[in-house]
Amino acid sequence: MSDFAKPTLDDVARAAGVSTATVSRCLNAPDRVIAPTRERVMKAVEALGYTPDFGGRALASRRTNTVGAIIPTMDNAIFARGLQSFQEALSKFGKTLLVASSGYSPAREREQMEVMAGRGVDGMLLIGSARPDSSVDFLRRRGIPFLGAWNLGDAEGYFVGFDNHAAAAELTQMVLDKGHRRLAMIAGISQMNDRAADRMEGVRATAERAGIARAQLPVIEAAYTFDDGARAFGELMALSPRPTAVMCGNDVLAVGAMQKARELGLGVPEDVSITGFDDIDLASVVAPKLTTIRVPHRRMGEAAAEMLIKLINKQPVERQIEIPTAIVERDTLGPPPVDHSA
Amino acid sequence: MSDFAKPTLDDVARAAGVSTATVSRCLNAPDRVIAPTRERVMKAVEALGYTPDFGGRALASRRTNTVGAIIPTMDNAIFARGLQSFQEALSKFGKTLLVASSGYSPAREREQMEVMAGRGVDGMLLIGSARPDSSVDFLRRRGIPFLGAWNLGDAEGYFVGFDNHAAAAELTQMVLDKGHRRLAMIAGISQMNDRAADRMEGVRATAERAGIARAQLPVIEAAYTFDDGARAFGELMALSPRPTAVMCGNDVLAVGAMQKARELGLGVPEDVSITGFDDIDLASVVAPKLTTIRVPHRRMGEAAAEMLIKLINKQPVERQIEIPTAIVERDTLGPPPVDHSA
DNA sequence: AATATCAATGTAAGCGCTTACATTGATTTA
DNA sequence: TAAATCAATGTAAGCGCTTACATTGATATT
Repeated sequence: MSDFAKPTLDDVARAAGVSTATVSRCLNAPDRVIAPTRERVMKAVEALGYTPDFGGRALASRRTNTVGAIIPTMDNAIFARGLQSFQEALSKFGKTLLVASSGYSPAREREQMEVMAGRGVDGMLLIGSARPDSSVDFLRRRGIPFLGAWNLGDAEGYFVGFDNHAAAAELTQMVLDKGHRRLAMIAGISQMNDRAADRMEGVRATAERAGIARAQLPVIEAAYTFDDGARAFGELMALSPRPTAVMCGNDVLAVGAMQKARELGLGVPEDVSITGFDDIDLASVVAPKLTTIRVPHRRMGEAAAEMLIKLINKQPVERQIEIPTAIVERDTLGPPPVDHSA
Repeated sequence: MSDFAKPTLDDVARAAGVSTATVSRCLNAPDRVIAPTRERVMKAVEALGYTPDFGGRALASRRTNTVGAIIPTMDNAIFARGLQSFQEALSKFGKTLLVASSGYSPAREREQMEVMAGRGVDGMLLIGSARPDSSVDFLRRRGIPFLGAWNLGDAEGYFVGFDNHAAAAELTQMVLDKGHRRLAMIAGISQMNDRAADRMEGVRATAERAGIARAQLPVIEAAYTFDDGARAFGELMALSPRPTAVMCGNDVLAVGAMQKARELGLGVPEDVSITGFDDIDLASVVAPKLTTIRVPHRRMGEAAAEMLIKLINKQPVERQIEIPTAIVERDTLGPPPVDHSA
C-alpha cells in the first residue's frame, strides 16, 4: 500500500494552474468551463489520479447520491430479488445503495433509519407501511423522501406495491368456487407486518362474505420458514373437522405445509388443497407444483427506484403505483375430497 | 416536510451548555466525559433529535465506517444469504453496508469498485478471486483492505471461503464409488468465475484419476438458471452412450435438470443420478430430494465480516479461513442402471 | 469610441465534525 | 501549605469540497 497522500482538489488546481472552483466546475458542470481549460484540468486529474473525496463533497453540497433501503431480510427471496433490480435501476442514475435489515422489527428499522439519515441518504426505501408514527415523523422532519414498497398504503405517503388484500381475496374466492367450505390459513406474523395482515384479512373477509364465520376459519400465524409452516400445518390437520384447504401467507409456508402433508400421508390436492403467495422459484419446482399468486418483484424494484428518484428530484409522482398480481393455477388446489361424514 | 434545520453539534453543545468537543466526545469516547455531563449532553441529543452528519464526520475523521460489497447478484440465494449475515455482523461493529452487483462481469465489478472507493469505504468484500490484476492493483494503491469470499484464493490476498475443488472432487469420488463410469457435468460458466472453474476441475480431475479420460466426460457450461440447466440436461441425455450421472455446478442447475428428467420420463436416480452444489433451500424440497454439498453461507458471511473488520483495524489475521463443507446424501444419487448394452 | 453585457474564472466563506493543544480546578505529594 | 499532577473540558484549526459573489476581459450595442 503506497503512502502517497491522496491528491486533493487543491493539488489538481495547482497542477493545472487554475483555481479550485474551476476544477470543481470541470467535474460537476463541465459546460461552465471553456474547452481548453477543461482539458488542462482533466489532464491534471488523470495525472494525479485524483478522485473527489466523498466526505468533503457531501459536506459542502449537502447531497450524497446515496439511497438507503431497509428491508426485513435478504433471506427472503422476494426482497433479495426486488432489491437486486432496485439497485440496478438506481445505479443507472448514479446513485449507490446502502442496505440494512430490520429483521421485521420496527425498533431495528427505526435504528437503521437513524443511521441512514445520519449518512445523509437522499431518499429511502422501506417495506410496507406498518410502523410507528414516530418513525414516519422522523423521516418527514428530516425532509428525507421515502416510499413504502410491497404493498399499497393507506391515506398518506408514497407507495409502489400491490393490493395484498385483494389478491388474497381473489384466490380465496377461487378456493371457495372449487367447493371448499372448511378453509384454514397459515398466515405470516401479522403484527407490524401489513402484508401479512392484509393477506390474512383478504382471506377472512372473503370467506365471511361466503357465509363462513370467522370463528370457523382457523388461522395460525407462523414465521416465514419451512419448519414453522410444517408445524402449523400439522396443528391444522389435527383439527376436527379437518380443513380441506389450507391457504398460506407465502410460498415458503406453503412448501413447509406440503412437506408435512407428505409426512402425514396426505395427498395434495386429493386430501387437502394448499395455496401459496409470491410465486418464488420454489413454487414451480416442488411436486406437485404450487398454486399461488404471482407478484412481479423485479418490476416492483424498478418502479420503486424510478419513483424514489423522482421524489428526490422533486418531480411530480403519482402517490401510489399498483403492480398487478395474478393467480397462477398449478396443481395444489383441487376440489375438496368427498365428505363421508355427511 | 418541515423546514426545521437539522440540528448540528453546535446546537447540542449550546443546549447542553458545553463545548462541541465535549459533545463529540460523548458520542465517540463516552468514558472521556464525566457522567453528569454526559447525561446532560445525551438529554440534549435526545431532545433535539440530533444525529451526527456523515459528511462532516467523514471529512474530519477520515473514516466512513462504511464497507462495500460487490457481489455477482442477489438473485442467487447463496449470495443473498451470505450478504444478510455479513450485514448483520457488520452492523454490530457500527459499520454500514454499501451494496453493488457486478452481474458476473469483471468490468462492472471494476466500475463499482471505483464508485465505492470514491465513497471512501473502509474495506471491501468481493466474491472469488478471478479478476484482472488491474482491479486488484487499484484497491492496493488506494490502500483499501479487501477480501475474497466463497472460495480460497491462490498465493496472495485474504480469503474466507471453501475449497470448491476439493468439495467437488469428494462428491465425484462418491459418484464413482456408486459405480458410475459415464459421468457428465453441467457447470457454471467458468470464465472469470473461479468457483465454477474450480468445481469443474474438481470433477474432471477426480474422474481422470479414476481412469476416465477428459474427452469422455462431457461438460456443458450453463448460466445459473433452471432453464439453462434443463436445456443442458436435455443435450446430455441425447448423447450416446447416455451418461448415468450428471453432476451440476449448483443446485439451481440441478433442479433444472431434474425437471427436464421428469419431462423426458427419466427416473431419478433409477435412470440417471443428479447431484447439486450449495444446498440451498430448494435442494431439500424438490422430489426426490437433491444430493448436494452443503456450504454454510451464513457462517461465511459472518466470518467475512469479522475478518474484514480486523483487516480494517490492522489487527493480525490469518490469510485464509476455510469454511468446511459436507456432502449431503439425499435421494438423487444412486447406483447406475444396469447396462443392457454390454 | 464609450458603455453595457456576458462568459470565464477567481476569491473566499463556510458545510459539521474531530482532535491537538490549552486551560482549569481539584487532588495528591512533599 | 505550595507545588506537581491529572482528569475534565474548552478553544480553535482544519478536513476537501461547493458555490455565492467578485473580478476580468472580450464582445455586442449605441
